[in-house]
Amino acid sequence: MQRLTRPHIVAAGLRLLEREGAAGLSMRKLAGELGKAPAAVYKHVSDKRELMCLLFDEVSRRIELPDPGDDPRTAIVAATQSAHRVLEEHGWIAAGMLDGRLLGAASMRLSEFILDTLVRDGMSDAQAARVHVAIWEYLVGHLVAARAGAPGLTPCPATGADGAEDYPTVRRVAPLLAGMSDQERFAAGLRALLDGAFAQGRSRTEPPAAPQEPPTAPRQPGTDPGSDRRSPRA
Amino acid sequence: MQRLTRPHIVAAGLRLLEREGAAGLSMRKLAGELGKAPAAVYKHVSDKRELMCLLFDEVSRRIELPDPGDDPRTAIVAATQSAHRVLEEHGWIAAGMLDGRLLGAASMRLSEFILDTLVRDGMSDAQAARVHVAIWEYLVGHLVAARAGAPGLTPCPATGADGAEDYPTVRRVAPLLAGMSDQERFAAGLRALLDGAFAQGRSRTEPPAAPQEPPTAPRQPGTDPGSDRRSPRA
DNA sequence: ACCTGAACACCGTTCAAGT
DNA sequence: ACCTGAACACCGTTCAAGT
Repeated sequence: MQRLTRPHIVAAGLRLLEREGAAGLSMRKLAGELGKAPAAVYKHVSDKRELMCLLFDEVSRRIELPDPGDDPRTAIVAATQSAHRVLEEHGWIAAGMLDGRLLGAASMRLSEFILDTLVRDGMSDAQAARVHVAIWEYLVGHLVAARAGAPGLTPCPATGADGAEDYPTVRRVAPLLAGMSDQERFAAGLRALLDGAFAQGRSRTEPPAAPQEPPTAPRQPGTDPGSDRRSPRA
Repeated sequence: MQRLTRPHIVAAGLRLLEREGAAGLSMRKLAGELGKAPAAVYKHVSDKRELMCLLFDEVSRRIELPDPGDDPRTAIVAATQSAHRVLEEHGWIAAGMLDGRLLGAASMRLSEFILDTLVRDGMSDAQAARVHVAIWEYLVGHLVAARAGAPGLTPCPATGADGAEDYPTVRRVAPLLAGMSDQERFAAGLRALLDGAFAQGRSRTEPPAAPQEPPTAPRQPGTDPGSDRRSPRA
Protein backbone atom coordinates (compact mmCIF):
# COMPACT_ATOMS: atom_id res chain seq x y z
CA MET A 1 0.00 0.00 0.00
CA GLN A 2 2.67 2.51 1.09
CA ARG A 3 5.22 3.62 -1.46
CA LEU A 4 8.69 2.31 -0.76
CA THR A 5 11.44 4.75 0.24
CA ARG A 6 15.00 4.32 1.46
CA PRO A 7 14.14 5.40 5.01
CA HIS A 8 11.42 2.74 5.10
CA ILE A 9 13.88 0.15 3.93
CA VAL A 10 16.51 1.16 6.48
CA ALA A 11 13.99 1.13 9.31
CA ALA A 12 12.67 -2.29 8.32
CA GLY A 13 16.21 -3.61 8.00
CA LEU A 14 17.13 -2.51 11.52
CA ARG A 15 13.89 -3.98 12.87
CA LEU A 16 14.67 -7.31 11.21
CA LEU A 17 18.26 -7.27 12.43
CA GLU A 18 17.23 -6.52 15.99
CA ARG A 19 14.61 -9.25 15.92
CA GLU A 20 16.49 -12.03 14.17
CA GLY A 21 20.17 -11.15 14.16
CA ALA A 22 22.66 -10.97 11.34
CA ALA A 23 21.57 -14.24 9.76
CA GLY A 24 17.94 -13.14 9.85
CA LEU A 25 18.35 -10.30 7.38
CA SER A 26 17.72 -11.26 3.79
CA MET A 27 16.51 -9.19 0.91
CA ARG A 28 13.50 -11.47 0.67
CA LYS A 29 12.54 -11.16 4.32
CA LEU A 30 13.09 -7.42 4.14
CA ALA A 31 10.69 -7.20 1.22
CA GLY A 32 8.24 -9.35 3.12
CA GLU A 33 8.50 -7.10 6.16
CA LEU A 34 7.54 -4.20 3.90
CA GLY A 35 4.77 -6.09 2.13
CA LYS A 36 6.49 -5.96 -1.24
CA ALA A 37 8.02 -8.37 -3.71
CA PRO A 38 11.77 -9.00 -3.31
CA ALA A 39 12.56 -7.29 -6.58
CA ALA A 40 10.91 -4.06 -5.45
CA VAL A 41 13.72 -3.37 -2.98
CA TYR A 42 16.26 -3.30 -5.79
CA LYS A 43 14.63 -0.19 -7.25
CA HIS A 44 15.77 1.76 -4.16
CA VAL A 45 18.94 -0.02 -3.10
CA SER A 46 21.42 -1.43 -5.56
CA ASP A 47 22.75 -4.24 -3.47
CA LYS A 48 22.65 -6.06 -0.18
CA ARG A 49 26.01 -4.45 0.56
CA GLU A 50 24.66 -0.98 -0.05
CA LEU A 51 21.84 -1.81 2.33
CA MET A 52 24.38 -2.89 4.95
CA CYS A 53 26.24 0.39 4.45
CA LEU A 54 23.06 2.35 4.97
CA LEU A 55 22.28 0.38 8.14
CA PHE A 56 25.80 0.77 9.51
CA ASP A 57 25.70 4.48 8.84
CA GLU A 58 22.39 4.81 10.62
CA VAL A 59 23.78 3.11 13.73
CA SER A 60 27.09 4.99 13.62
CA ARG A 61 25.21 8.25 13.79
CA ARG A 62 24.56 7.48 17.47
CA ILE A 63 28.25 7.59 18.39
CA GLU A 64 28.80 10.55 20.70
CA LEU A 65 31.93 12.64 20.56
CA PRO A 66 33.02 14.42 23.75
CA ASP A 67 34.34 17.95 24.13
CA PRO A 68 37.89 17.86 22.88
CA GLY A 69 39.02 20.24 25.62
CA ASP A 70 40.58 17.72 27.97
CA ASP A 71 43.60 15.56 27.78
CA PRO A 72 43.73 14.08 24.26
CA ARG A 73 44.02 10.55 25.59
CA THR A 74 40.89 10.98 27.70
CA ALA A 75 38.93 12.46 24.81
CA ILE A 76 39.92 9.68 22.44
CA VAL A 77 39.14 6.97 24.97
CA ALA A 78 35.72 8.52 25.57
CA ALA A 79 34.90 8.76 21.86
CA THR A 80 36.07 5.23 21.15
CA GLN A 81 34.20 3.86 24.16
CA SER A 82 31.07 5.51 22.87
CA ALA A 83 31.62 3.85 19.50
CA HIS A 84 32.19 0.55 21.26
CA ARG A 85 28.97 0.85 23.24
CA VAL A 86 26.92 1.79 20.20
CA LEU A 87 28.34 -0.86 17.90
CA GLU A 88 28.41 -3.76 20.34
CA GLU A 89 24.66 -3.50 20.75
CA HIS A 90 24.36 -4.61 17.15
CA GLY A 91 25.96 -8.00 16.73
CA TRP A 92 25.39 -7.97 12.99
CA ILE A 93 27.92 -5.16 12.60
CA ALA A 94 30.81 -7.46 13.41
CA ALA A 95 29.56 -9.80 10.69
CA GLY A 96 29.11 -6.98 8.21
CA MET A 97 32.50 -5.48 9.00
CA LEU A 98 34.40 -7.85 6.85
CA ASP A 99 32.75 -7.87 3.56
CA GLY A 100 34.30 -4.46 3.66
CA ARG A 101 33.40 -0.92 2.71
CA LEU A 102 30.96 -0.52 5.56
CA LEU A 103 32.57 2.76 6.54
CA GLY A 104 30.42 5.78 5.89
CA ALA A 105 29.89 9.36 6.84
CA ALA A 106 29.09 8.59 10.45
CA SER A 107 32.23 6.56 11.08
CA MET A 108 34.28 9.26 9.38
CA ARG A 109 33.13 11.64 12.09
CA LEU A 110 34.89 9.44 14.65
CA SER A 111 38.00 9.16 12.50
CA GLU A 112 38.14 12.91 12.02
CA PHE A 113 37.79 13.46 15.76
CA ILE A 114 40.55 11.03 16.68
CA LEU A 115 42.96 12.23 14.02
CA ASP A 116 42.29 15.86 14.80
CA THR A 117 42.82 15.33 18.52
CA LEU A 118 46.10 13.53 17.92
CA VAL A 119 47.47 16.09 15.49
CA ARG A 120 46.33 19.03 17.61
CA ASP A 121 48.32 17.49 20.45
CA GLY A 122 51.42 17.72 18.31
CA MET A 123 51.65 14.27 16.80
CA SER A 124 52.93 13.99 13.23
CA ASP A 125 50.39 13.22 10.54
CA ALA A 126 51.95 9.85 9.79
CA GLN A 127 52.09 8.80 13.43
CA ALA A 128 48.50 10.00 13.94
CA ALA A 129 47.42 7.90 10.96
CA ARG A 130 49.09 4.85 12.43
CA VAL A 131 47.64 5.34 15.89
CA HIS A 132 44.19 5.97 14.50
CA VAL A 133 44.20 2.79 12.47
CA ALA A 134 45.44 0.84 15.47
CA ILE A 135 42.56 2.18 17.55
CA TRP A 136 40.08 1.26 14.84
CA GLU A 137 41.56 -2.20 14.50
CA TYR A 138 41.41 -2.79 18.22
CA LEU A 139 37.77 -1.70 18.25
CA VAL A 140 36.90 -4.00 15.37
CA GLY A 141 38.83 -6.87 16.92
CA HIS A 142 37.06 -6.44 20.22
CA LEU A 143 33.66 -6.47 18.55
CA VAL A 144 34.46 -9.53 16.47
CA ALA A 145 36.23 -11.45 19.22
CA ALA A 146 33.46 -10.76 21.71
CA ARG A 147 31.04 -12.46 19.32
CA ALA A 148 33.36 -15.40 18.83
CA GLY A 149 34.19 -16.02 22.47
CA ALA A 150 37.48 -15.24 24.14
CA PRO A 151 40.55 -17.09 22.91
CA GLY A 152 41.47 -20.22 24.81
CA LEU A 153 38.15 -20.09 26.56
CA THR A 154 35.96 -21.77 24.02
CA PRO A 155 37.87 -24.14 21.80
CA CYS A 156 36.35 -25.74 18.76
CA PRO A 157 35.38 -29.35 19.33
CA ALA A 158 36.73 -32.12 17.12
CA THR A 159 40.17 -30.60 16.64
CA GLY A 160 41.75 -32.46 19.52
CA ALA A 161 41.73 -29.32 21.64
CA ASP A 162 40.05 -30.41 24.82
CA GLY A 163 41.79 -27.46 26.36
CA ALA A 164 42.98 -29.28 29.42
CA GLU A 165 46.29 -31.04 29.96
CA ASP A 166 48.60 -29.49 27.38
CA TYR A 167 47.78 -25.90 28.16
CA PRO A 168 47.99 -25.41 31.92
CA THR A 169 48.35 -21.65 31.89
CA VAL A 170 45.38 -21.17 29.58
CA ARG A 171 43.40 -23.47 31.83
CA ARG A 172 44.32 -21.59 34.99
CA VAL A 173 44.02 -18.07 33.59
CA ALA A 174 41.03 -18.33 31.26
CA PRO A 175 38.36 -18.42 34.01
CA LEU A 176 39.62 -15.09 35.34
CA LEU A 177 38.22 -13.36 32.28
CA ALA A 178 34.67 -14.28 33.19
CA GLY A 179 34.62 -11.83 36.07
CA MET A 180 35.46 -8.80 33.96
CA SER A 181 33.00 -6.63 32.11
CA ASP A 182 33.53 -6.19 28.41
CA GLN A 183 33.48 -2.42 28.76
CA GLU A 184 36.25 -2.45 31.33
CA ARG A 185 38.44 -4.83 29.39
CA PHE A 186 38.01 -2.72 26.29
CA ALA A 187 38.84 0.49 28.09
CA ALA A 188 41.92 -1.05 29.71
CA GLY A 189 43.24 -2.36 26.40
CA LEU A 190 42.52 0.91 24.68
CA ARG A 191 44.34 2.91 27.35
CA ALA A 192 47.32 0.58 27.11
CA LEU A 193 47.40 1.05 23.35
CA LEU A 194 47.21 4.83 23.69
CA ASP A 195 49.77 5.03 26.49
CA GLY A 196 52.19 3.07 24.37
CA ALA A 197 51.44 5.10 21.29
CA PHE A 198 51.93 8.42 23.05
CA ALA A 199 55.18 7.18 24.52
CA GLN A 200 56.34 6.14 21.04
CA GLY A 201 55.32 9.49 19.59
CA ARG A 202 57.30 11.33 22.23
CA SER A 203 60.54 9.37 21.82
CA ARG A 204 60.84 9.24 18.03
CA THR A 205 59.36 10.75 14.88
CA GLU A 206 60.29 7.93 12.54
CA PRO A 207 58.24 4.74 12.37
CA PRO A 208 59.55 1.98 14.65
CA ALA A 209 62.36 0.14 12.95
CA ALA A 210 65.69 -0.56 14.61
CA PRO A 211 65.06 -0.96 18.36
CA GLN A 212 64.17 -4.45 19.63
CA GLU A 213 63.53 -6.06 16.27
CA PRO A 214 61.89 -9.46 16.85
CA PRO A 215 64.04 -12.44 15.80
CA THR A 216 61.56 -14.15 13.45
CA ALA A 217 60.57 -11.06 11.47
CA PRO A 218 62.38 -10.63 8.14
CA ARG A 219 63.25 -7.03 7.37
CA GLN A 220 61.57 -5.67 4.27
CA PRO A 221 63.95 -3.46 2.34
CA GLY A 222 61.98 -1.17 0.05
CA THR A 223 59.10 0.11 2.16
CA ASP A 224 59.31 3.87 2.05
CA PRO A 225 57.12 5.14 4.90
CA GLY A 226 56.38 8.32 2.98
CA SER A 227 56.30 11.88 4.22
CA ASP A 228 56.47 11.98 7.99
CA ARG A 229 56.61 15.73 8.41
CA ARG A 230 54.64 17.65 10.94
CA SER A 231 51.21 18.86 9.94
CA PRO A 232 51.38 22.52 8.85
CA ARG A 233 48.54 23.55 11.16
CA ALA A 234 49.82 22.11 14.45
CA MET B 1 36.75 -44.09 -6.27
CA GLN B 2 38.84 -43.14 -3.24
CA ARG B 3 37.31 -43.55 0.20
CA LEU B 4 36.59 -40.25 1.90
CA THR B 5 38.60 -39.30 5.01
CA ARG B 6 38.87 -36.17 7.12
CA PRO B 7 42.37 -35.36 5.86
CA HIS B 8 41.07 -35.56 2.30
CA ILE B 9 38.25 -33.20 3.17
CA VAL B 10 40.55 -30.72 4.90
CA ALA B 11 43.00 -30.73 1.99
CA ALA B 12 40.24 -30.21 -0.55
CA GLY B 13 38.75 -27.44 1.56
CA LEU B 14 42.04 -25.55 1.70
CA ARG B 15 42.52 -26.04 -2.02
CA LEU B 16 39.08 -24.61 -2.71
CA LEU B 17 39.62 -21.71 -0.33
CA GLU B 18 42.95 -20.82 -1.90
CA ARG B 19 41.48 -21.00 -5.36
CA GLU B 20 38.16 -19.24 -4.86
CA GLY B 21 38.30 -17.41 -1.55
CA ALA B 22 35.95 -17.49 1.41
CA ALA B 23 32.79 -17.23 -0.68
CA GLY B 24 33.95 -20.06 -2.90
CA LEU B 25 33.81 -22.74 -0.22
CA SER B 26 30.54 -24.56 -0.05
CA MET B 27 29.74 -28.06 1.09
CA ARG B 28 28.47 -28.81 -2.37
CA LYS B 29 31.59 -27.60 -4.17
CA LEU B 30 33.73 -29.40 -1.64
CA ALA B 31 31.90 -32.63 -2.39
CA GLY B 32 32.27 -31.94 -6.10
CA GLU B 33 36.01 -31.37 -5.67
CA LEU B 34 36.21 -34.80 -4.08
CA GLY B 35 33.97 -36.47 -6.65
CA LYS B 36 31.28 -37.33 -4.13
CA ALA B 37 27.68 -36.39 -3.45
CA PRO B 38 27.17 -33.45 -1.06
CA ALA B 39 25.64 -35.69 1.58
CA ALA B 40 28.74 -37.90 1.69
CA VAL B 41 30.74 -35.15 3.40
CA TYR B 42 28.34 -35.13 6.33
CA LYS B 43 29.37 -38.67 7.27
CA HIS B 44 32.83 -37.36 8.17
CA VAL B 45 32.18 -33.79 9.29
CA SER B 46 29.11 -32.79 11.25
CA ASP B 47 28.78 -29.26 10.05
CA LYS B 48 30.18 -26.52 7.89
CA ARG B 49 31.37 -24.90 11.10
CA GLU B 50 33.25 -28.01 12.16
CA LEU B 51 34.87 -28.01 8.74
CA MET B 52 35.92 -24.38 9.24
CA CYS B 53 37.38 -25.30 12.64
CA LEU B 54 39.39 -28.09 11.07
CA LEU B 55 40.67 -25.76 8.36
CA PHE B 56 41.56 -23.03 10.83
CA ASP B 57 43.38 -25.52 12.99
CA GLU B 58 45.34 -26.79 10.03
CA VAL B 59 46.51 -23.28 9.17
CA SER B 60 47.22 -22.30 12.78
CA ARG B 61 49.62 -25.20 13.07
CA ARG B 62 52.03 -23.17 10.94
CA ILE B 63 52.39 -20.42 13.55
CA GLU B 64 55.95 -20.45 14.82
CA LEU B 65 56.78 -19.73 18.44
CA PRO B 66 60.23 -18.28 19.20
CA ASP B 67 62.58 -19.20 22.04
CA PRO B 68 61.11 -17.61 25.15
CA GLY B 69 64.59 -16.71 26.42
CA ASP B 70 64.65 -13.04 25.48
CA ASP B 71 62.77 -10.06 26.66
CA PRO B 72 59.13 -11.09 27.12
CA ARG B 73 57.90 -8.23 24.96
CA THR B 74 60.17 -9.27 22.10
CA ALA B 75 59.10 -12.89 22.35
CA ILE B 76 55.41 -12.03 22.36
CA VAL B 77 55.77 -9.64 19.44
CA ALA B 78 57.60 -12.31 17.47
CA ALA B 79 55.00 -14.99 18.18
CA THR B 80 52.10 -12.69 17.38
CA GLN B 81 53.78 -11.47 14.21
CA SER B 82 54.19 -15.05 13.12
CA ALA B 83 50.48 -15.63 13.73
CA HIS B 84 49.71 -12.48 11.79
CA ARG B 85 51.80 -13.57 8.83
CA VAL B 86 50.29 -17.04 8.76
CA LEU B 87 46.68 -15.94 9.16
CA GLU B 88 46.73 -12.94 6.82
CA GLU B 89 47.66 -15.22 3.94
CA HIS B 90 44.22 -16.76 4.29
CA GLY B 91 41.58 -14.11 3.79
CA TRP B 92 38.79 -16.54 4.60
CA ILE B 93 39.97 -16.71 8.21
CA ALA B 94 38.80 -13.18 8.91
CA ALA B 95 35.39 -14.14 7.56
CA GLY B 96 35.28 -17.34 9.57
CA MET B 97 36.45 -15.65 12.74
CA LEU B 98 33.07 -14.34 13.65
CA ASP B 99 30.73 -17.16 13.43
CA GLY B 100 32.75 -18.03 16.45
CA ARG B 101 34.38 -21.05 18.02
CA LEU B 102 37.08 -21.25 15.41
CA LEU B 103 39.71 -21.53 18.11
CA GLY B 104 41.37 -24.90 18.32
CA ALA B 105 44.42 -26.69 19.55
CA ALA B 106 46.81 -24.77 17.34
CA SER B 107 45.62 -21.34 18.43
CA MET B 108 45.79 -22.50 22.05
CA ARG B 109 49.51 -23.03 21.58
CA LEU B 110 49.86 -19.32 20.88
CA SER B 111 47.67 -18.41 23.84
CA GLU B 112 49.64 -20.65 26.15
CA PHE B 113 52.91 -19.13 24.95
CA ILE B 114 51.76 -15.55 25.45
CA LEU B 115 50.18 -16.17 28.85
CA ASP B 116 53.14 -18.17 30.06
CA THR B 117 55.60 -15.50 28.96
CA LEU B 118 53.62 -12.76 30.69
CA VAL B 119 53.20 -14.68 33.94
CA ARG B 120 56.81 -15.84 33.98
CA ASP B 121 57.80 -12.18 33.74
CA GLY B 122 55.92 -11.53 36.97
CA MET B 123 52.55 -10.33 35.72
CA SER B 124 49.47 -11.34 37.74
CA ASP B 125 47.22 -13.98 36.24
CA ALA B 126 44.35 -11.54 35.84
CA GLN B 127 46.47 -8.88 34.18
CA ALA B 128 48.05 -11.49 31.91
CA ALA B 129 44.57 -12.65 30.90
CA ARG B 130 43.59 -9.10 30.04
CA VAL B 131 46.74 -8.39 28.06
CA HIS B 132 46.50 -11.66 26.20
CA VAL B 133 42.93 -11.01 25.14
CA ALA B 134 43.86 -7.49 24.05
CA ILE B 135 46.64 -8.91 21.88
CA TRP B 136 44.29 -11.43 20.35
CA GLU B 137 41.68 -8.77 19.70
CA TYR B 138 44.19 -6.49 18.05
CA LEU B 139 45.34 -9.36 15.85
CA VAL B 140 41.78 -10.22 14.84
CA GLY B 141 40.94 -6.57 14.26
CA HIS B 142 43.95 -6.10 12.07
CA LEU B 143 43.06 -9.13 9.96
CA VAL B 144 39.43 -8.07 9.59
CA ALA B 145 40.15 -4.38 9.01
CA ALA B 146 42.82 -5.14 6.44
CA ARG B 147 40.19 -7.02 4.43
CA ALA B 148 37.72 -4.19 4.77
CA GLY B 149 40.04 -1.33 3.89
CA ALA B 150 41.41 1.20 6.31
CA PRO B 151 38.94 3.50 8.08
CA GLY B 152 38.33 6.81 6.43
CA LEU B 153 40.15 5.64 3.36
CA THR B 154 37.41 3.78 1.57
CA PRO B 155 33.98 5.07 2.48
CA CYS B 156 30.82 3.33 1.44
CA PRO B 157 29.14 5.04 -1.49
CA ALA B 158 25.53 6.21 -1.26
CA THR B 159 25.70 7.27 2.36
CA GLY B 160 26.59 10.85 1.61
CA ALA B 161 30.18 10.27 2.64
CA ASP B 162 32.17 11.56 -0.28
CA GLY B 163 34.96 11.90 2.19
CA ALA B 164 36.06 15.30 1.09
CA GLU B 165 34.99 18.63 2.47
CA ASP B 166 33.67 17.82 5.95
CA TYR B 167 36.63 15.76 7.05
CA PRO B 168 39.80 17.68 6.23
CA THR B 169 42.09 15.82 8.59
CA VAL B 170 40.97 12.42 7.33
CA ARG B 171 41.49 13.69 3.82
CA ARG B 172 45.00 14.95 4.54
CA VAL B 173 46.16 12.04 6.68
CA ALA B 174 44.57 9.04 4.99
CA PRO B 175 46.95 8.92 2.00
CA LEU B 176 49.91 8.59 4.36
CA LEU B 177 48.78 5.06 5.23
CA ALA B 178 49.35 3.85 1.70
CA GLY B 179 53.12 4.06 2.07
CA MET B 180 53.27 1.76 5.08
CA SER B 181 53.50 -2.00 4.95
CA ASP B 182 50.85 -3.96 6.80
CA GLN B 183 53.49 -5.88 8.71
CA GLU B 184 55.12 -2.72 9.98
CA ARG B 185 51.86 -1.11 11.01
CA PHE B 186 50.86 -4.24 12.84
CA ALA B 187 54.17 -4.51 14.66
CA ALA B 188 54.06 -0.84 15.65
CA GLY B 189 50.54 -1.10 17.03
CA LEU B 190 51.35 -4.31 18.83
CA ARG B 191 54.44 -2.81 20.47
CA ALA B 192 52.43 0.21 21.56
CA LEU B 193 49.83 -2.06 23.10
CA LEU B 194 52.48 -4.10 24.91
CA ASP B 195 54.45 -1.06 26.08
CA GLY B 196 51.28 0.39 27.56
CA ALA B 197 50.28 -2.92 29.11
CA PHE B 198 53.65 -3.48 30.74
CA ALA B 199 53.61 0.06 32.08
CA GLN B 200 50.13 -0.56 33.52
CA GLY B 201 51.24 -3.84 35.05
CA ARG B 202 54.17 -2.15 36.72
CA SER B 203 52.23 0.74 38.24
CA ARG B 204 49.20 -1.07 39.66
CA THR B 205 47.90 -4.57 40.37
CA GLU B 206 44.20 -3.72 40.28
CA PRO B 207 42.35 -3.35 36.98
CA PRO B 208 42.20 0.25 35.75
CA ALA B 209 39.33 2.06 37.37
CA ALA B 210 39.69 5.46 39.01
CA PRO B 211 42.41 7.38 37.14
CA GLN B 212 41.33 9.49 34.18
CA GLU B 213 37.78 8.19 33.90
CA PRO B 214 36.34 9.37 30.56
CA PRO B 215 33.37 11.77 30.84
CA THR B 216 30.86 9.82 28.75
CA ALA B 217 31.37 6.44 30.40
CA PRO B 218 28.84 5.48 33.07
CA ARG B 219 30.36 3.59 35.98
CA GLN B 220 29.03 0.08 36.41
CA PRO B 221 28.59 -0.73 40.08
CA GLY B 222 28.59 -4.50 40.54
CA THR B 223 31.40 -5.81 38.37
CA ASP B 224 33.68 -7.75 40.65
CA PRO B 225 36.95 -8.23 38.75
CA GLY B 226 37.54 -11.51 40.56
CA SER B 227 40.71 -12.89 42.08
CA ASP B 228 43.70 -10.83 41.05
CA ARG B 229 46.33 -12.65 43.09
CA ARG B 230 49.71 -13.56 41.80
CA SER B 231 50.12 -16.92 40.15
CA PRO B 232 51.53 -19.45 42.68
CA ARG B 233 54.35 -20.49 40.36
CA ALA B 234 55.76 -17.09 39.49
C1' DA C 1 29.66 -48.79 6.76
C1' DC C 2 29.68 -45.63 3.18
C1' DC C 3 27.54 -43.32 -0.39
C1' DT C 4 23.68 -41.50 -3.81
C1' DG C 5 19.34 -39.14 -5.30
C1' DA C 6 16.17 -36.36 -4.25
C1' DA C 7 14.13 -33.30 -1.64
C1' DC C 8 13.26 -29.18 1.87
C1' DA C 9 13.71 -24.68 2.95
C1' DC C 10 16.14 -21.24 1.93
C1' DC C 11 19.50 -17.42 -0.58
C1' DG C 12 20.82 -12.79 -3.97
C1' DT C 13 19.69 -11.04 -8.20
C1' DT C 14 17.55 -10.28 -12.80
C1' DC C 15 14.01 -9.23 -16.09
C1' DA C 16 9.99 -9.31 -18.89
C1' DA C 17 5.52 -8.08 -17.97
C1' DG C 18 1.95 -5.51 -15.79
C1' DT C 19 -0.31 -0.98 -13.71
C1' DA D 1 7.84 5.27 -12.38
C1' DC D 2 7.07 1.58 -9.46
C1' DC D 3 6.04 -2.97 -8.66
C1' DT D 4 4.99 -8.29 -9.46
C1' DG D 5 5.83 -13.14 -11.00
C1' DA D 6 8.72 -16.09 -12.29
C1' DA D 7 12.92 -17.63 -13.05
C1' DC D 8 18.31 -18.53 -12.64
C1' DA D 9 21.90 -20.16 -10.19
C1' DC D 10 22.99 -21.06 -6.10
C1' DC D 11 23.09 -22.40 -0.60
C1' DG D 12 23.23 -26.01 4.06
C1' DT D 13 21.22 -30.01 5.58
C1' DT D 14 18.44 -34.32 5.89
C1' DC D 15 16.99 -38.92 4.83
C1' DA D 16 15.25 -42.92 2.63
C1' DA D 17 17.25 -45.92 -0.43
C1' DG D 18 20.96 -48.38 -2.54
C1' DT D 19 25.67 -51.23 -2.47
